[in-house]
Amino acid sequence: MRKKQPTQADVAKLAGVSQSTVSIILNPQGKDHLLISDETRERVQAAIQELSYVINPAARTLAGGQNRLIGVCINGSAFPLDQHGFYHPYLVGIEEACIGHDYDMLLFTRSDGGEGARSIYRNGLNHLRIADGSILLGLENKEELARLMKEEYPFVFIGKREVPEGAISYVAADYYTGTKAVLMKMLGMGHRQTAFFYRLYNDATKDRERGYLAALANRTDPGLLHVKRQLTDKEITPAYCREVLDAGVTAILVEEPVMAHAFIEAARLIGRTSPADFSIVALSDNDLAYLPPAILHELVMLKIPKLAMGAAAVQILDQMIAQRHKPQEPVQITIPVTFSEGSTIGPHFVRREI
Amino acid sequence: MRKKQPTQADVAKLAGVSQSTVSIILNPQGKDHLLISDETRERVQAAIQELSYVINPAARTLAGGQNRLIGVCINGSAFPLDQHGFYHPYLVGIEEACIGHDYDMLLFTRSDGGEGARSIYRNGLNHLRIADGSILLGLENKEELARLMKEEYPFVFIGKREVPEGAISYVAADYYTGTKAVLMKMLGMGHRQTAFFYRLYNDATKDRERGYLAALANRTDPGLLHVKRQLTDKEITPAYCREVLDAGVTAILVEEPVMAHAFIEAARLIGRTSPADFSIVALSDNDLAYLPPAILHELVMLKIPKLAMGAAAVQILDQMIAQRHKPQEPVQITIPVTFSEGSTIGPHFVRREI
DNA sequence: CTGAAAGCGCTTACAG
DNA sequence: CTGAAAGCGCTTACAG
Repeated sequence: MRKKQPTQADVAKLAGVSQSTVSIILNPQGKDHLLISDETRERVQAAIQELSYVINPAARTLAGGQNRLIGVCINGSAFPLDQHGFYHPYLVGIEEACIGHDYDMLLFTRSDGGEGARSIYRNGLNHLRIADGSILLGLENKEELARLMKEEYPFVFIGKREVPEGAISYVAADYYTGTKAVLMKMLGMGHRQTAFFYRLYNDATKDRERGYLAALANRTDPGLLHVKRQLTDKEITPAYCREVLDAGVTAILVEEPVMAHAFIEAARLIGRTSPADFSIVALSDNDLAYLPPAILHELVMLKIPKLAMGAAAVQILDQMIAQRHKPQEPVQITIPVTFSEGSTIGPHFVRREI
Repeated sequence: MRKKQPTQADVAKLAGVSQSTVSIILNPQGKDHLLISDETRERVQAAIQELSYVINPAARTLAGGQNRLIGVCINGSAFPLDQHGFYHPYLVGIEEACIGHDYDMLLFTRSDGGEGARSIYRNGLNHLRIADGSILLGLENKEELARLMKEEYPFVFIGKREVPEGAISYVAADYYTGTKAVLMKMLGMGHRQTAFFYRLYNDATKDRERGYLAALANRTDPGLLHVKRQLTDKEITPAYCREVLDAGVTAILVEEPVMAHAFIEAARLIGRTSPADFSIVALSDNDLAYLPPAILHELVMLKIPKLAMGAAAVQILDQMIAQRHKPQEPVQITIPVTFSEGSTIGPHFVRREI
């Protein structure tokens, strides 16, 4: 049987003061704190020592209204067995920022509906509310997001998400500027025929596509060719590769490093290499664990600032929580991206037909 | 303006019942639960949906209920940057078991006192109590453990911990049996002169040492030599290696794989190899990321069942939480270990002096 | 400077 | 079957 813990009332009795005096002494930020005499303070501290009193966090939370809990809802496992967690870098940033802002981190494992796919409204019940605010990673269910929004629960999405019902707060990587910049650079190197291959057409793809198109917008050269299409990994065959290259494409942008890897391998089989025959760049740095080290060093990749994104999400949430009694506008942040050094991009020299 | 969160009172009003009826419905384990009519239950559930009500964990805790929250307090980062987290495999097991037992997982990031070292009683406040029970990993501060114990807060330590104040619940790897078994095997292979090198003398070392001594206990052969000492990584030099081997030691047990690696390297420099000249085994599989792949495959290592240990901790805690109103005995579990296949152990043939 | 009191949102006897 | 009420241990106006 668990004994009852000493309470502020016990401390107060021992020190010969009222319970509220104990509370005031224990909350130095309160405005009454300065008014307590040193002599009283010492008597109370002594009583606290004497009883080894510790404050009851649940009671404090209940009386004060906050949990100092930030929820994290991932569409998958936070601790995957293979350690190459897609979400890991975000979580690193989140954990660090939680420490910095004095929050505990609540992983919503209960929202697991099996197969690792997670849902906010399991049992039709938003139990995110247990946390003062939550960070959402990779949830695809836009209906749930819309519903969360309507409930005015403070949450921040990591990655861009647009729902028809209105603006939600998010922290995204600036794929638009990144993609535009790298393509501009390639155009500046003499490339004229370009291709953009994506895997799934999602909100991030949309931004990359906008960047891609923006870089091309001012080009009026005749004879330009711009391929843009969805491509599954299996479709990246030597034959398709030959088709693309023979059509004259020399600058290739793919969304994922593994796509770039597949492309480079396929090209090698038909005797084409990068950057001699074509330049290629990956517009993310996901799933690097699946690439051979050689490719890892060669490939030019867009580096997603995952740590910074995680940390920014906590910061935004912290502000939302602090101002939770005032009207709130959604906060949407895009963080600049950089590119890794690599050798898969080079100048294009027009071959002269003889 | 964010609205106040809906409470049971709001739900009750909407459903036209009393607040306590809502509470009873929300706590199916209570004895009154069966007495509520289906019709009432449905009306209340509908109201809950309608308002997106979710229970306030602080209030529930304060009033004596449960949160379905399992706390995890690690002495370090749960999401370290390099992804080779020492704690990662435990966390995998904990997360899985939390899903299985329907708990959310609360990472106590607030207990970080800087430098990643974490403390339960930061500000003299045990805020673990917001969780129904907690799992502790790697905390070295035995005073804090003793204090936690006195408070009768349900917690389980991962790894063996003994404090003078009494028994605490833990889940440990069975180093004793593992060490004893592997040494028995080596003795069976003809080894007579053995050495046991450890790094820090902690509770796990103590168990390994007991296993080591137990295996030797029945040996009465004359001329036995048993070295046992603490060894820092830097002390593992070719010179020391020569000293040990020339003294006649042929069976070496080291606590950490990196120690084994250092030993093998040092031995190679003086022309001795394993298993021809000596047999060596590591009594853990920690920090494998720092070993070259070749060693990884050769070295015989004790495999710590980290996933199983994490999962077992959750299970124990779940039972402690369920029985929290009854007197509790500490639960101490040791989980059997296995050894990896490897080639660093072999038979010893006595060399005949000519 | 200090205390009495309301209230945070629940659970759980207790009474009907 | 359901409700009124006490109480969990705090914080925070409010009153002296």
